[in-house]
Amino acid sequence: MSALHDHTHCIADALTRADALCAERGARLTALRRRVLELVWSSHRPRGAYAILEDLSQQEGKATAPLTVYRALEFLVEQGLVHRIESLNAYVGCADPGAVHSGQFLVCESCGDAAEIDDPRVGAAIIAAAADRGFRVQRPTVEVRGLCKSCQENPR
Amino acid sequence: MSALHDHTHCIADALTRADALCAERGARLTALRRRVLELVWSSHRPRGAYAILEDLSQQEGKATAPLTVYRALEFLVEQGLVHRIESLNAYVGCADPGAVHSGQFLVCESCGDAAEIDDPRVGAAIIAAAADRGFRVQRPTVEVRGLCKSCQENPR
DNA sequence: GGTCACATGTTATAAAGTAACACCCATGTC
DNA sequence: GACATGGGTGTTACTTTATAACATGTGACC
Repeated sequence: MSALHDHTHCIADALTRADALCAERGARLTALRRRVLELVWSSHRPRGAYAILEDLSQQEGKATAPLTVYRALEFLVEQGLVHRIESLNAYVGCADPGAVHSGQFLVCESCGDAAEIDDPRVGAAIIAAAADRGFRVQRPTVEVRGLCKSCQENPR
Repeated sequence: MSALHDHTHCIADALTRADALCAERGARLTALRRRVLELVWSSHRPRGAYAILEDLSQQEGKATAPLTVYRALEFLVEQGLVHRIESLNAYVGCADPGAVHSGQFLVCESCGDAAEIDDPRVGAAIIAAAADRGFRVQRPTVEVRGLCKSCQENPR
């Protein structure tokens, strides 16, 4: 994800989709949770809970407790609006909430962007590999480190 | 991995392989590192650094510093003798060090065992999915949560 | 036997995440 | 309107996980 796109649009879209999804589900996207979602979406780079906490504190003009952020993140993850990148202890907005996602990410070592993909071949391969061993898949995690296209083309 | 196997054998094997590999590479598997490797292998469940630290302190009869364990683990991971399970912040012995591993794990939610697999379909699917997006893979991480065969057969 | 590189020890601190409990506030009910 | 109810938020304290900076030991090689 290069810096060449209109990111305010990404944020606005994400919030709109979140509003719609939560309304549809009767889930309460409160002001706080909405603001946290917005902060998660402030880039396509996964952001740590404490980074979000800092932003939030600044917005509020007073210190916020870590739990406040963690609780909001927990809600957002449950609703599928945000994913947690395990290998980074960080959170990133979901580009397609509502759809079933198996959680596959291409994380660029250079720019830090995490692109979410949902490649059926990867999902199928994991299920097949697990099935061969009698393992029942509940939640696959795929986090691939490497170099994204634009960082390969424009090395720093 | 049920409890029905001779685990002392797993440990002994792991240590033997580690000795051989390190000798071959000129890497220094010191007494400390060897002991940490042994503690990682004390089960097939990924273990946290602080759990290992506790065991080590007990063995030594005196408190050991976290860094001691982290440094040993870092060495073991570099040598491919141990893998880190990102989604658990924990470490598990590698069943086949020396071989190229892409790091694929089936982690059972019930018994906690982490079975390492190296399924070519999964590896290939990831590379293909990445290639389609112009992404160059450096280090894939696959950690699948679910239920292992024996826990499906003998639910708790 | 000196020295160089790497391993370990020590102390302190940072970063990430949670527990327990109080309070607020919107909603539905009488 | 008073009241109960339940989810959301605030507050304080704490746990778990990980690292930084610097001193000291040790083994192999010249």
